[in-house]
Parts: sequence; C-alpha cells; structure tokens
Amino acid sequence: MSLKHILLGILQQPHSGYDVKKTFDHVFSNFWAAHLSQIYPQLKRLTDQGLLTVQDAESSKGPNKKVYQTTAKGQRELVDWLAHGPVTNTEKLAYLAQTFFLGALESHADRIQFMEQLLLHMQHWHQTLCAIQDQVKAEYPNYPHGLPDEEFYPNLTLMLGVKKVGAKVAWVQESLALLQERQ
Amino acid sequence: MSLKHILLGILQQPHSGYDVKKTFDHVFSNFWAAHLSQIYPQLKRLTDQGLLTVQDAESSKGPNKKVYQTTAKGQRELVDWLAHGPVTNTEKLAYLAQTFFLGALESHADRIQFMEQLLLHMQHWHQTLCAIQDQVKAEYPNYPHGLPDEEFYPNLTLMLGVKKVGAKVAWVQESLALLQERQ
DNA sequence: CAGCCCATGTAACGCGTTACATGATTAG
DNA sequence: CTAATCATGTAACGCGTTACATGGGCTG
Repeated sequence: MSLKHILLGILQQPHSGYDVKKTFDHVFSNFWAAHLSQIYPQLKRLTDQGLLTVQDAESSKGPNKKVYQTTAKGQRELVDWLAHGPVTNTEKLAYLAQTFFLGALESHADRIQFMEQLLLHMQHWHQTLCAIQDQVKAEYPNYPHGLPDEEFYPNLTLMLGVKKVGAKVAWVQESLALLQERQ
Repeated sequence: MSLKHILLGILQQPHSGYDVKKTFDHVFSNFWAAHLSQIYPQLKRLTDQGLLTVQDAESSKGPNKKVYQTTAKGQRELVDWLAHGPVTNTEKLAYLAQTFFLGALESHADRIQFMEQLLLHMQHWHQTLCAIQDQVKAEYPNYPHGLPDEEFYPNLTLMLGVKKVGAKVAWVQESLALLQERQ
C-alpha cells in the first residue's frame, strides 16, 4: 500500500496525473516506478475517499488538466504512514535472482556477457545520479548542510542512491574479474 | 514475470512447495520474498504448462509432500530468461519514499526516531549477511576462487548483499548525523 | 504532414498480501 | 497438553504491466 502514500506525498503540492508521472520518472526512478495506468485510477480512488481534491485547469500545451492536491485527511494518512516506522523488505532485484542461477547458462562467454550488460547499466545509472548530485552541489555551496527542508529530505534519497549504485558498480566489476579468472 | 523463473531455477533440484518457501526465506530473503499463497498456485500452473513435474512423497515429519522438479522445457524457459539479459529497474524501496517525505513529520524527534529504527534494521540485516559469508569462508579456505559452480553464483548475490547493505548502514549513520546537526 | 509531447483514461491479466481453513507430528 | 513446525491449499482484494483507445498542439 505504498503507491497511495507516495501520491499523497507528491500531491502536498498541486499536480496533474501526467505531472505526477514525470515526478516518478525524474525524481523517484531511483527507488520507485509507476505507470500512468496505475496513477490515474488511484487518483480517482483517493479523491473518492476524500484524501485528494480535484480541480480542472487549462494547460499551456495540450488539453485541459485535472489538478489534484492532498486534503487535511490525506495529510493525516501520510503522517500516519511515516509515524508507523520504516517499511522494509520491499526489495525485489530480478537481476540478482538471475545471477543466482547464472550457472544454468551453458557457455562461459554468455555469463560474461550478462555481467558486462549489467555493468553498463549500473555505470550509466551511477553517472546519472552523480550528475544530479553535482547540480545540487553547485546550487547550494554549503552542501548538504545548507539545504532547505524541502530539498534536504529528498536529497537524502539521492545520497543513498549514489552510495548504493556505487557499491553495485564495484560489485559487478569484482564479479567480472572473478568470472574471467574462472575461465 | 520473475516468480515463475525463480521457481524454475530453484526446482532444478527437486523440492516441495514448503521447501521452496524455506529457500526463499533463507537464501533469497536478500533480494526477493514470496508467500506460500503465491507459491502453491504458481507451482500448479507451471505443472499444467509442462514446465514442472510433480510426484507424491512421504515426509519424515508431518503429512505427505508434493515434490516438484523442472522439466527440459522448463529448463529452456529458465535459460531464455537469463539469455535475454539482466532485468533491471525492479527496485521499490518504500523506506526511501518515506525518507523523501520525512519533512511531513511535525517533530524533529520523530524524524530522528525514524532513522534510528532504520539503522537498527540495516545493522541487523548486515550482521546476518556477514555471518553467512563468514560460514562460507570457513568452509572454503580458498574463498571465493575455490567455490564450486553450484556455490559460486549464489555466493555472488551474497557478496552484493554485504556491500549493498553496508552502504545502507553507512548512509543511515551519515543521515542521522546530518539530522542531529540540523536540530 | 509526420512524429513527438501533452493529457486522460479502460481492459485484460498476472503478481502480491492478508486472512481463512485444515490437519499431522514433534519437542518441551 | 500446548506450542511450534510440517504440509497444502482457497478467497478477497489491491498492485503492477502491457496493450488499447482518443485526441489536441507544437516542431521540423
């Protein structure tokens, strides 16, 4: 039941469903993904439950928008979620499951190739996150202490992203070296 | 569609549904969780599709078991999954979403408490993984080079687990220090 | 005028979670 | 005898993915 709470969090500021999707892609892609086909029905359900308000609005480009915003009741739900303590053990890493069974591939070259693909992916991801962090650093010279609240907590997730993906890059490189030794 | 492939991977060796669940809890808990109520129907479906075989067997303790094993067709499906390249961007970290919105908690003490709970969780998880790794190291003096294939690939997932959770512990500690500075 | 971005949805199907339901054996 | 472990499932409901469906406006 986290999509609900993430929407309540994002919609503390007013946004359309389409904008919410962009927020997922740009800001949350590090740890959560959602499709438009999930977001639209969920927004309607939360509005029916009195956790969001809707308002029609004109768009600068394209058709009219529906702008949603979290209500006081929705805000209470969000705070309850946070106050209930960290929700853990949500992780599902398909590529690690694949790594576990990598021995099922007949050829050594195929296993190496798998890891090389993984390396490219992780390096790309790491560079993306580092670039975003560099931007934030450039904007706030006293980083991370000088960040205002509305940037500080989001930035914590960025800091974990960089560390975590860095660890993954190092791991793939180490794994590749071990694999190549094995022949 | 990964549960299917993980089952095909586990059932390269014969196991009952109940045993498969224990494998998830002990070996996969690092990166994948599954409930018995998912596993049982899925095993039936995969058997109907000719990807698994079933056989009745007696149990040493308790009622009779149904022992499943991957067929040649199932093995081909597993290999296809691996050959298709790493499946990435599956991650959903609810506690990071919570961290993102931590500013919604009114009191500073509540935010500190959230991070302290997260620290305890991550430290516990890290110790568990390190203990397992120490066991493997003790068993194979030439670790990790001397591992046989059936241990080598699973051990790669353990190595990432240790690195990744280590990065998370360091991050929570750093975040706590930053939070305490902010007052 | 073709292709992309803006904008909102529905439908089908499979995965994930919690609760319910049953019953045997074993360790304390 | 009580609690834990062994063993297998069903039901209800919500989440996640892919495909389908529509149509306006902007850029090259």
